[in-house]
Amino acid sequence: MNEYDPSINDTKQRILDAAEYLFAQDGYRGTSLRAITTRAEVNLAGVNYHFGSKKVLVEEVIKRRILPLNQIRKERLEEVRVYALQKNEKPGIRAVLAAFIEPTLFFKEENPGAEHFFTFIGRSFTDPDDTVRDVFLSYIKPLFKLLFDISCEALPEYPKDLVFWRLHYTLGALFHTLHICGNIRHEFEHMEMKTDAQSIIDLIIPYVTAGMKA
Amino acid sequence: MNEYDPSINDTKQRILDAAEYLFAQDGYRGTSLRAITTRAEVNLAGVNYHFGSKKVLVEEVIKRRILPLNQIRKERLEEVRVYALQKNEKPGIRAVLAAFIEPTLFFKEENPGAEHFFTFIGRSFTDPDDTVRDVFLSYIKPLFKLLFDISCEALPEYPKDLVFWRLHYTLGALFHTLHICGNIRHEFEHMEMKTDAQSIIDLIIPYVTAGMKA
DNA sequence: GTCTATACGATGATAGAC
DNA sequence: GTCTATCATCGTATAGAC
Repeated sequence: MNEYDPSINDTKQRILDAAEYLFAQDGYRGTSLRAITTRAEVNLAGVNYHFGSKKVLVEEVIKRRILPLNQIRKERLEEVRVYALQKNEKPGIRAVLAAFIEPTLFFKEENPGAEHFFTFIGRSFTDPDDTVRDVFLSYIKPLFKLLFDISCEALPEYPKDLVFWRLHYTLGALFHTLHICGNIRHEFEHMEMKTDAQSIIDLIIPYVTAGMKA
Repeated sequence: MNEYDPSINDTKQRILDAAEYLFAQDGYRGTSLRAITTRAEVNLAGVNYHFGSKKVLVEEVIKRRILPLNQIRKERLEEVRVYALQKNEKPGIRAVLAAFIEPTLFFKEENPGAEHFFTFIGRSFTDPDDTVRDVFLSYIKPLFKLLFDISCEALPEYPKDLVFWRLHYTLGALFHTLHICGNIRHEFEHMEMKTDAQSIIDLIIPYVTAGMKA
């Protein structure tokens, strides 16, 4: 059940790619099935044939990226926990944050087309249509719960709701960064700045680590 | 030229209020002039008569909130700079950040209807239609430049592009917070958390201050 | 000056014939 | 699976009533 498997119907692939791009570009409501099928060069009815509805299509667009990404982040987070247990220490909050942030940024860099996906989920939080956010949240919630639990283990002396809020600030900083990197043209153009994954990681990790420990 | 002046045409006010609410609810593209005029209980042609076009309308919606808010933030930021000069010290980064963040959150709390405005501009960064973001950025850019300059004065030993990025993380955390406070239902419901301006200020200022100084 | 009723051309959704 | 006729709705424009 890997959507990247070439044995899978090529029409489905092309629809998924076109939908991901257009959802990122024009939003969920703003993207018509016409636009998707035109870009994918398939018939208008193809979406309904292969996916059943626009809603199922958007779920599949999200699933094929978020499932493998969440798997990596989950493994990295569990590793931090196990490693700390072995050394009989509590997890380091920097390592916890890195376990979440690094795979996210590398995933964007390594997977062709994934930048559209990140634009899309960045938009999902503010999308007028709840559909996208609800689907995305249903997949991100268990992982956020894990991140939250390990963060509390890393910072046992902090009240849990403080950790909760600070994790939200961290995610806010991360999402904002993921989004503006594609739109940096709107900022002060005279500043030259690297936008590769490693550079952003090196910049954001110290910031959010200090914030969490404040 | 104050849009709140009761002497100003009441129809314009009602259109602005309805537009602000609906733009926040359904986005720029997703809101038709018909929906606006219906909610405002004015004739469809009223928008074109009073504003000329949908684009001018959205500009006015943004201007009537952002101009007074920016004025307050500008004064607060200048105060920090003057106060530091008087004491022959550099500005404190915590005071700089507070000068930007506090008026923002209090503005939301004190002005009826402003919560819709914040939802709207929160959306503007990810809106598929560039119109809203371009208008908003044109008004926020000079203030961000001021915030950036004073932050550099507060942290003279840091490279400017580091300050630049960290300010973006800070704004990301702030915007994310401004937005999710209205949608907290989607989070872990068992956590009780205060969403009044002062509580959020007390939570976010230490986080972003530590991050900036990291 | 302000507001209303109505119309226009464009775009996109929908459903049924093929 | 494909094509097309039809219908709804959009932003905008205009003529005329108060």
